[in-house]
Amino acid sequence: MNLKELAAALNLSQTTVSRALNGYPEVREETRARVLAAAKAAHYAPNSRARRLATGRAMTIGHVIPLTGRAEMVNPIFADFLIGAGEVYAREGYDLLLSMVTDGDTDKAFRQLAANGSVDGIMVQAPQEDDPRIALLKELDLPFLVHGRTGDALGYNWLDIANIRAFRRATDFLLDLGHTRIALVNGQARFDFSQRRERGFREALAARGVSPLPHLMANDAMTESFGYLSAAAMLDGPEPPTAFLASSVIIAIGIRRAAADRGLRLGRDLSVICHDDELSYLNNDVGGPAFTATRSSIRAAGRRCAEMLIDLIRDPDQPPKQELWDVDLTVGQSTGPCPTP
Amino acid sequence: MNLKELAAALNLSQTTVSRALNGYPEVREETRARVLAAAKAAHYAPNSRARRLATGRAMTIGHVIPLTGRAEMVNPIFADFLIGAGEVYAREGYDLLLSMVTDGDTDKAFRQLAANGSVDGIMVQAPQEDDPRIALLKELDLPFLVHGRTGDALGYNWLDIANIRAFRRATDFLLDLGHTRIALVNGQARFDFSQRRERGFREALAARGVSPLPHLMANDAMTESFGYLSAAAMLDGPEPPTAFLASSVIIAIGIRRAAADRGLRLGRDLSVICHDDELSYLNNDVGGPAFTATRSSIRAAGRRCAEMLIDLIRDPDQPPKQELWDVDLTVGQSTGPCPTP
DNA sequence: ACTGTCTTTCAAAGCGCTTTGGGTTGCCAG
DNA sequence: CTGGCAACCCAAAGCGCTTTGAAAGACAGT
Repeated sequence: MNLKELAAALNLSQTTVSRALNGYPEVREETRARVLAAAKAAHYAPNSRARRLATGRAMTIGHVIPLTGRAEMVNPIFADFLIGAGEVYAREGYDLLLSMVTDGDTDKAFRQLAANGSVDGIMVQAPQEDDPRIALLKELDLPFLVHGRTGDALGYNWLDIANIRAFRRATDFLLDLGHTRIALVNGQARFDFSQRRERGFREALAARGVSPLPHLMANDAMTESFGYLSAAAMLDGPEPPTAFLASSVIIAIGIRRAAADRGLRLGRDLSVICHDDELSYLNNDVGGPAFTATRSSIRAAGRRCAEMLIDLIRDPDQPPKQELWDVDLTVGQSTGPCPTP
Repeated sequence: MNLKELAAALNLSQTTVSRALNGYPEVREETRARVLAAAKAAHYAPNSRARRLATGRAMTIGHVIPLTGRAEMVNPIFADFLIGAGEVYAREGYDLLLSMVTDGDTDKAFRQLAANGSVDGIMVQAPQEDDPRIALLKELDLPFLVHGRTGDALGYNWLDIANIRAFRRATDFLLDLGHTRIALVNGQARFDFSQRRERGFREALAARGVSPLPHLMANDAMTESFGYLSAAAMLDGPEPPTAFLASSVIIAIGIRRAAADRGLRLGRDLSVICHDDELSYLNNDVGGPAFTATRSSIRAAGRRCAEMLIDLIRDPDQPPKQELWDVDLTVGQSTGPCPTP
C-alpha cells in the first residue's frame, strides 16, 4: 500500500492525503480524520526511502566507531553512550546509523557520509589531542557534536565532564588519607580525557609538594587486563603504591584482582579510586559502593548529546554550544588511610 | 555534484555514467575510465537516498535493542556482537541501523521497519522462550537471522553455541574435582540460552546421581552486582557451595568480589567456572586464564551472523540455514579440587 | 452582482538515482 | 549491397514521497 493507492481509495489527491498525514493545517479536520482512519486500517506507513529523497533529510544520525587494531577500548563505554543517545533518537524520530571503520579510514567514512547524504549529523566520541575529525567535519559542513573536547575547545559543539577537577578531587582525597605513593592507571595517552585526568592528578600532587612517580603512571586501553598487569607490576616493583587512581571501573576491577592475588584487602592494605561511568552492568552501588569513585553517567551523557545534536540539526546556524558536567566523588569501601609500615 | 551534472560535464548521458560507475558491461572500457576519473576528481558520490529509492533496496540491516526497564542486560554482550557484525556490514556495503525500543514496542518497531522499508533484513539477539519476534518476522516476510534459537528451532535461520553441551562439560569438570554443592548463577530465566545452560547443568548432575540444590540456583540480568549478591547470599547461607558456575564473566567477577570479601581464594577455597564471551575489554587470558571458562567469541559470532544474514538477503529463497558452534573449556586458575572440610 | 479573501483540494513538478527499451554505428557474413 | 549482430550509448520512465502553484468553492463586504 503506497500513498497513491491510499489516495485513490479515499478519492482524494496524494497532496491532500500527504498533508493530512503530516499534520499540515490546510486540510479540513473531517478529511484528516477520514484519512488517518483509512491509513491506520490499511496499515499504511510512508516509504522512508521515498520520503528521505523528497525531503532531502536523512532523519539519521551517524556514529562512527573506529576499530583500532587491538583495543576497541571505547567498547564498554561506547555501548552505554549509544543506548542513551538511541533513546533520544527513537523519541525524536531519528535513526541511528552505526558505522564501523578501520582506524585509518575515518576520514574517508566521514567524507562518504557527507557526500552521499546518508546522515544529517554526526556524533564524535573520545576525541584525541588535536583530533583531525573536528577540522574535517567543520570543513564538510555537517552538524556534529563531540562527546569530550580537545584543543582550545572553541568553535564547535561539545559536552564533556570536568575531568581535571574530578581527578584533582580524587587525588586530594587520597592525599588527605595520607597517601603519597599514588599510582595513576589511565587510558591511552592520545585521548584528551586521559591528558586532562593526568593534569588534574599532577596539579593536586603539586599543590601539596608531592612529586609524581613516573613508574607509577601507566597509559593504555582501559581493559581489565591492563589494570591487572600494571597493578601487578607496580605492586611487585620497588616503591609500590599505597593507592591507585584508575580511569575506569574496568581497570579498577583488574587492580582489585592483582590485589587479591597478593592477599591485599582494598580499603585496608590498599586504596583504589576509579572513575565510574555508571555502566549498567557494573553497578558500583550494591551493598554500599564498592569503589570510591568519581561518577558520571555515560548514558545520561549520551542522552544529552543526542538532544544537543538534534537541536543543532534543526537549527544549524546557532552559535556553538558547550556543556561541562561536574562530577561527584562517592566514597566507597575501597579507600582508607595510608597504612603505616 | 550529482549524476546529471557529472554526465553533462562528461558529455554523456546519465545512463552511461551510471552504468560505468556501477560496473555494467555495456560501456567501453575507455569511457568507463574517463567516467571514473571524472567522478573521482569531482568527489562524486551517488546520493544514497536516491539510490535506495530507485533500487528498492535499503542496503541497511536493522538491529533492534529492547530496553527492558531495568537491566539492558544484553549491554556488554550486544556491544561486542555489534562490532563483529558491523565489520562485515562495512565490508559488504551495508549500513547498520540501530534501533532502541522500550520493551513492549518491539512488535511495533518491527512492523514499522518492514512497512517503511528502511531495512533489508533484521538481526535478532537473545531470543526468549517461544519468542514472538520470530513468528512476527516470518509473517512480515523480512529476512532475519537469530543469534541463539528457541523452541523447535526449525524453519528459520540461526546461529547458536552448544549451550547444553558447554554447561554439561563445565559441570562435569567440577564434579570430577569432587564438588557436589555447585551453584548455578545464570542469566534471566526467560532467555533460551539460560534454559539450555541450566539443562546442561542438570543433566550432568543427574548423570552422577547428584541432585541440584534449589537454593544454589539464581537467575537474573548478568551484572556484576547480581553475581556479587547471589554469591554473598549463598556463601553466607546454609549449605554453602564449594563451586560456582556462572553464565558470564561479569557475573564471575561479582562472585570473585564476594569471595574476596570473605577471604576466600579462588581455585583453593572456592571454584568458579564461567562462560566467557571473550569480550575485548575483559580478556581472560592475561597471566594465564584467570577463570576456568567455556569460551566462544561473541564478536566472531557477530561476524558470522552478519555474513549469514547478508547471504540470506541476497538470496531469500534458500532453505533455512543453521549453525551450531561447539564451545571450548579452558582451564584457568579459578578452579581446584573440592576442599575437604 | 462583483470583487476580495479564506479554505480546501488538486495536478504536476521535482528529489537523484536505476533501468527499460530502444537507437546508432561499425563490422562481418552472405 | 544487404541483413544481422555486437558494441555503445541515450531518452525517458519510473521509485514513492513532498511541495509548489493554482483552481475551485464558500462566504462576506460593497
